[in-house]
Amino acid sequence: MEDEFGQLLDPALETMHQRVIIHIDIDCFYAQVEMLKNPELRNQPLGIQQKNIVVTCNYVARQFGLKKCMLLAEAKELCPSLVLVKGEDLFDYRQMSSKVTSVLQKFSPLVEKLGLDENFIDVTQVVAEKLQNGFNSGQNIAGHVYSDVTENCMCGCFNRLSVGSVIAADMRAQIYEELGLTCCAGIAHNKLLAKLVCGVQKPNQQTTILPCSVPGLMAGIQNIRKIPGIGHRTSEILQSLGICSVSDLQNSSDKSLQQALGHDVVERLKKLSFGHDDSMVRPSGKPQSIGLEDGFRKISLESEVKEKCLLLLQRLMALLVEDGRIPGAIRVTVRKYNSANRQSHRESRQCNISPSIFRPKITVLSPNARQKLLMSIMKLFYKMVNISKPFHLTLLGIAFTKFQERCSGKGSITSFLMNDISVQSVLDFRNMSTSAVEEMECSPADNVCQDRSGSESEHEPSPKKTRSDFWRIRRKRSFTESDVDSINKMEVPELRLNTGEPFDKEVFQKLPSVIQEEVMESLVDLPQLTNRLGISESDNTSTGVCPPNVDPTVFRELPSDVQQELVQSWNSVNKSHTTQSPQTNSSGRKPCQNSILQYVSSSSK
DNA sequence: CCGGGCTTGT
DNA sequence: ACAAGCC
Repeated sequence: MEDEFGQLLDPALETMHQRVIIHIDIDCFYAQVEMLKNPELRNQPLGIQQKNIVVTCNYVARQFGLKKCMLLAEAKELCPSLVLVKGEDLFDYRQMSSKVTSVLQKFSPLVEKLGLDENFIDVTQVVAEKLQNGFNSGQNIAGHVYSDVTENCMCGCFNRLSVGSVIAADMRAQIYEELGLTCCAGIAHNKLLAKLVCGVQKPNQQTTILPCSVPGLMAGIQNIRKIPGIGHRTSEILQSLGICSVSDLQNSSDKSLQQALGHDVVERLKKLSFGHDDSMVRPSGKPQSIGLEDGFRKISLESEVKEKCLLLLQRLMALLVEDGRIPGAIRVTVRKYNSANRQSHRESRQCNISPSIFRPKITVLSPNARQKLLMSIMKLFYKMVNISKPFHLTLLGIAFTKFQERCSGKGSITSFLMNDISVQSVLDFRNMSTSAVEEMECSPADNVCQDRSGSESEHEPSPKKTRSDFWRIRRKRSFTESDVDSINKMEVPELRLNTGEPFDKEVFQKLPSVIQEEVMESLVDLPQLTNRLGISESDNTSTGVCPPNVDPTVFRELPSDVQQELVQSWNSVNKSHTTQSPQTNSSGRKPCQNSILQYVSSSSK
């Protein structure tokens, strides 16, 4: 509308309002969960406390003037009768949150979580179907309408949004009936507006905005910081450049702004300031990482660190088990005390871990496995904190990441092959020593590229001998130099690719005893697996597509996608072993998550 | 001790 | 790996 003709080319998304987006926000989520757990809290001013902060409170408490994220003392002063419930353990909230999401997913598969208490739902398709089936909202919008409807948009969005408002009302009713939670909803043609308008009428209500009211809504925003996407830092930068109001941002054409935030960011923010947002609702799925952290006054002893980590680890395992997936990496986060830089500056390090730690089942960690994880954790910790000098931490966190695609439960055969035990344990070994094996750490792409000219045999260590973690050599030196040297890289592929047995005995015996132990330990579940897979003597009767290392009978029973993956993983290994060109295998579809395949292919022949 | 998680972009 | 964003 306010766009010029020339800009109409710019995808008509914003002038056509084709989508219908609903934003659902549970009212004071933590407080509602606590009130469900203990109904006596309903009529009292309730605050949810995390450490020194009242992170949210019920509406009774809000009448005293309490706001979100108030300091404990401040809240107590406003409301001496405030009842406090600790909310540091998010378990119940997380659980309720996923119930909410489940309810919403019954309406549309396009549900995106934002934190624990908010969801975006793209109901465009649902609305279209309803309209096609002759559903008539009677032009009535359920709940509130933002401002006045001054004009009738030609694109038909009024109809769509009114149907959307009915769906939103239905969603809220179901959330209340099934879970006992009240919430707000915002209905609009994009995510930004849906979220902004959601909060217009506050508890337990919903609001729809029509395109004609958008300029009014945006102009009504006093603080630029209120626009989702403009956080603390960005608003500071904007303010320092004299951009304080929404209209300031709309009219900004500053060059210093571009250089401060980058061209793309500025363009995005400017569009936001007009209420334009073409970002999609991205179905959330499972989280990319699962972690826990704990803040405290002070930790300055190594033993305290270990203690804390073990506690975190134990709690984390419960979450991991619940999730069901197996992580491929672990990350440790610290916050060092810093009086000057009070802004929580965090530091983190991560490393890959052997999935075999979690075998045969991911249920409970064996004491041994726990020790191993703690070792990894501490190694990461030492990278950040030099414990030979005094230190002062105010936070410790542990998180698991890099989850395997298809794992545990059904069909982790591929992951078994990909993360072959013997190879994996060598990978672990690599982590504990600085030696020729270390360059496996560099990315597959690096390996391939650098090998391009050099060709065969000795895969040269990458020139960038990056962080020479000297502590790694000094500390935790469980292997001798000869141990390290005895692991000839050429033996690794042998170990893996010998199809007669899980691995070659002679090669195995040459390994350091520590490694042998680990391999043996990881083999606990191997008999079943080898039987099931029928990994046996060169059964090389090439039966169609079935890889020779897999029993054809078993193979045929597998889901086709698993079959495909097996073929691919076999091909990539086999090709690299028999032919040459490391290139070919890296170009294979499935990029191996494990750089070992790259390593194997580039170092062997 | 501005909480405790999580995601995304550089 | 980190900064910044979201709740």
